[in-house]
Amino acid sequence: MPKSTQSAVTNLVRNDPPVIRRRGASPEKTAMTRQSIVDAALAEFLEKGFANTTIETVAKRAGVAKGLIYRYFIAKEALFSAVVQQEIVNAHIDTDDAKRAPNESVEDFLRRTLVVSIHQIEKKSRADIARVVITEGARFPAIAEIYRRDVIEPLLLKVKRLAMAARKSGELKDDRLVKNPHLLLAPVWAGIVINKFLDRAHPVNIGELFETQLDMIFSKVAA
Amino acid sequence: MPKSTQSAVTNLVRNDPPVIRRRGASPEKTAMTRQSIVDAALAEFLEKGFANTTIETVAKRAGVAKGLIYRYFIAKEALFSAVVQQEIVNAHIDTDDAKRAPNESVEDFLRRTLVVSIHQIEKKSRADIARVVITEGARFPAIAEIYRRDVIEPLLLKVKRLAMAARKSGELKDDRLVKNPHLLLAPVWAGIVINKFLDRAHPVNIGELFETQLDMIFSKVAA
DNA sequence: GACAAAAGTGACCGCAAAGTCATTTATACC
DNA sequence: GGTATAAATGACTTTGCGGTCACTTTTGTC
Repeated sequence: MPKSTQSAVTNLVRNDPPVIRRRGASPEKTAMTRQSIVDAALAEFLEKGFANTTIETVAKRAGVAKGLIYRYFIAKEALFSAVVQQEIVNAHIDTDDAKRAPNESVEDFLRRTLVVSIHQIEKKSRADIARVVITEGARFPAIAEIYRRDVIEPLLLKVKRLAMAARKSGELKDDRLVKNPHLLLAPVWAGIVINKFLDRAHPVNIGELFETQLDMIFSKVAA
Repeated sequence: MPKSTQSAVTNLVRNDPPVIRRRGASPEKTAMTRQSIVDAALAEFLEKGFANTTIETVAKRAGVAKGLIYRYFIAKEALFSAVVQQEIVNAHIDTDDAKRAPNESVEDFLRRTLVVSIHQIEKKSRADIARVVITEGARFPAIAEIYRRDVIEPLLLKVKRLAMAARKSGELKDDRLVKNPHLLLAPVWAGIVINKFLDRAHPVNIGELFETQLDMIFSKVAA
């Protein structure tokens, strides 16, 4: 009997299906298993950080055996990497790339888009991902780099462009934000640090902080 | 021969020195050894974080044997705790508690004191201590708590008081800073996050960021 | 039902590092 | 110099966990 995988001479005439026959597997189920591992790992990493998460626990949580995880990820680090990347991509998807309306001021545009998404930062574990990246970033420069490239850099660019537009139109009266686009986001980072690391018992309202910063930058007189 | 430690009957007449006699030890040298262990541990923890630092390496760096460390600290965590506490106390010592001169404006006072010390934040490894507290804070709530109590809380209180004074004197025209004293420090936390975790290749100038924030808060018109 | 191939299992291995302890060395007092 | 006590040592024990692998189960095809 010929081995079926290699086209044997006797079989040459028959039209072998061009697709590779797969036995003992269905791509959908494989994908689901993989996903359940990633989900379990995400939860564990969020709870305990990289060093304190064990593969065994992840496996238990995902309802699979330890060994299986190594069929999907060559090492613990690869699993971590996959988890973080997925979350960054997820965060990316729902980032507004709304366009500014023809007559809309930069300030109004920011209030309509950024303010809204920053008010939601603490739901959807967006802040928690930032927390993990911060916590493990020193140990995994590659992950910090991905985060920087896919989250921070685009945000900064957006802010800078808007700042320049506002400067040109006279909406902003100085170059502060153009020079230091970080200034707008500063309350967000500060809020994450305070709420996630330093003072969980007395969380600050990141959205409110951010709005106040916006007021100041656009020289709004406060109530 | 009576045991010298317990007062034996035969010795009752002799004036036993009231101080406990210590043999084979000099308190000074013991203190020095302890300090050299803490110093070595500080360096190691700063370089590699808690999980990646080994007691053996600390011992080598301190020039002592591994076992000795356990005579001074019951466990690795105790050592870590001691290190961080010492540094927080050190940071505390050189925190200016300068008084505001009779006719000095709040803004001038802040520029004379806080701005100066924040410009120095990256020297003297002040930012690195913050980094370690942030990195390990999730795993060691006690340390985050100490940091909060001894560093953040006093700073916030100072800012709040000054904001209220400035509000009263008319130097500030709104309650923003009184309500959100975090706003003043936000660029500092943001700067630490950016420089130490997320974008080491493109560090922001924390001092400059902070000064710009001060300008905005006091409604300075920029150059 | 027979088969092949992939999915899935969990006992096991190896190693690194925390923590121990019997022993040796240093020091202060007589 | 003798001795009691504390400091210091480092070989050893213990432990936890990442990673492996020989084996079993499931699944799709003929």
